[in-house]
Amino acid sequence: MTLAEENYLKTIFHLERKLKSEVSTNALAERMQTRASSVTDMMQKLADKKMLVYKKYKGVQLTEKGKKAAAYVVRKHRLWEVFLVDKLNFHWDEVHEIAEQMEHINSVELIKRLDAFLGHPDFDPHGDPIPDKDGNIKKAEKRLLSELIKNQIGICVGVKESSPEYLQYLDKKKISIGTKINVLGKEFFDGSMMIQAGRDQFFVSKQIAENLYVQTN
Amino acid sequence: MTLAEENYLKTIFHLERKLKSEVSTNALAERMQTRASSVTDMMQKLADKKMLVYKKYKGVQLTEKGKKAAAYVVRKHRLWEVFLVDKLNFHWDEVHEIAEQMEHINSVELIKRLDAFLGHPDFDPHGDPIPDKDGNIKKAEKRLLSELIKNQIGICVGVKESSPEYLQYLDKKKISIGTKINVLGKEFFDGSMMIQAGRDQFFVSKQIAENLYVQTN
DNA sequence: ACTAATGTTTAGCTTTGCCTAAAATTATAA
DNA sequence: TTATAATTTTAGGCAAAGCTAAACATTAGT
Repeated sequence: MTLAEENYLKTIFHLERKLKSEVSTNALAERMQTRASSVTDMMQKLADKKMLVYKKYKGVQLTEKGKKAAAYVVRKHRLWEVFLVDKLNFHWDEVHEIAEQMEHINSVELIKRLDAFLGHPDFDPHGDPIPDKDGNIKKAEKRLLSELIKNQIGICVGVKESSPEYLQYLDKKKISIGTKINVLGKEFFDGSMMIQAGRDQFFVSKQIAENLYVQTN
Repeated sequence: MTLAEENYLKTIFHLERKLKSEVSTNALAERMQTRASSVTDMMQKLADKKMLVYKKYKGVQLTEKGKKAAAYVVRKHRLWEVFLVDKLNFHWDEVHEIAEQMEHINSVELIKRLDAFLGHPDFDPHGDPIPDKDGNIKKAEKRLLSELIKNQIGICVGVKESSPEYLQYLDKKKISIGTKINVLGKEFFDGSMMIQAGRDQFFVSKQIAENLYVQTN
């Protein structure tokens, strides 16, 4: 498995879950910042390797083999993210690019030990689930703050969109990964909420609430 | 800097220190498990990038720029080895291949934090010095094998007395300049040691150990 | 249903890093 | 010193993974 192949598989894996259908050439090209023709080339190659089913003009679908390979790349990526945040004290929004490189390191024993070293985590610092060695994914328990109802409690596990402005806002309100958020009240007509975040109580607009992932339980 | 370029620089760096002269095309080809013609190609490319000075038929020599780049790759390699042994409990002879991959991960901040996480180590698990961020390497001092304690590692750099019998003994045990020696155990009352020299493990008397210089660190 | 717009594939080219075979240079040895 | 051996370079190719331009399929609009 080359680096490029791993990246394609990973991206198809993500797109399949998002779109819940075959993945089109253009969708892939956009996500991978490449051209449709390059995608076609790679699809043919991955189809030859039985990683996916490719039908001309009809998009692709991962086989079991492909799914497993892709999930393993995702597993490695997310474990490294946990390492970077928990052990090297990176902030959770700085780790993606580095993990993007580390996910391609090839050693089963390394990942086994890393997993143990980190205490067999189930979720990465963004709240996304870490697939197990066999590619099974625990159902994500994260949802948007805006989905919560009065008196529900969530723990902040990530953001949906991370503009500097938004992150700065969260910073000012002292909301970060792990912050407990309690929904004190909710306005139906505009979706705004009164919340308690840590020690402080304040209002957040729908827009704010729609971009914050929390883990309920 | 591509992966291949980094590997060439690193290898030239090591060979320059070993041979104390320019590095020949064939020497490089052998070390890199490739063909002389491939080496020539890459030498021309690295010369264009001012990483080394290349004169046809005369071998190559790293420039300051090339030396610095190479030392940084070595730094990363050795820091990861420390990580693998100290944190993930790998044995020191299992880590090379993995570190060979990890050394190419590209993030200054990552290495800064890794270094701190490991307690700013000066030497890797094999006893080799870790270059600092500017490419400087701590000079290692030689001492007698008999001065080492359990689990210390030394590289054979010479003998104190060189009787034919002694040299023959070393020869039989396949100990020569550059042989890595790991002290597995030491008897207090007679100063004898159980050592690993290269692949073999055996006992050496105090007398033997008192006549062999090793470089620790 | 047919044409236009959109999406996808094919053909052919580029770069990187490797290869083999042949030519050129340097080293060695009689 | 000169021939032979060894080393190094050059020339010409190959596979991976990308690209552009052109051809081909599908979808959508009227």
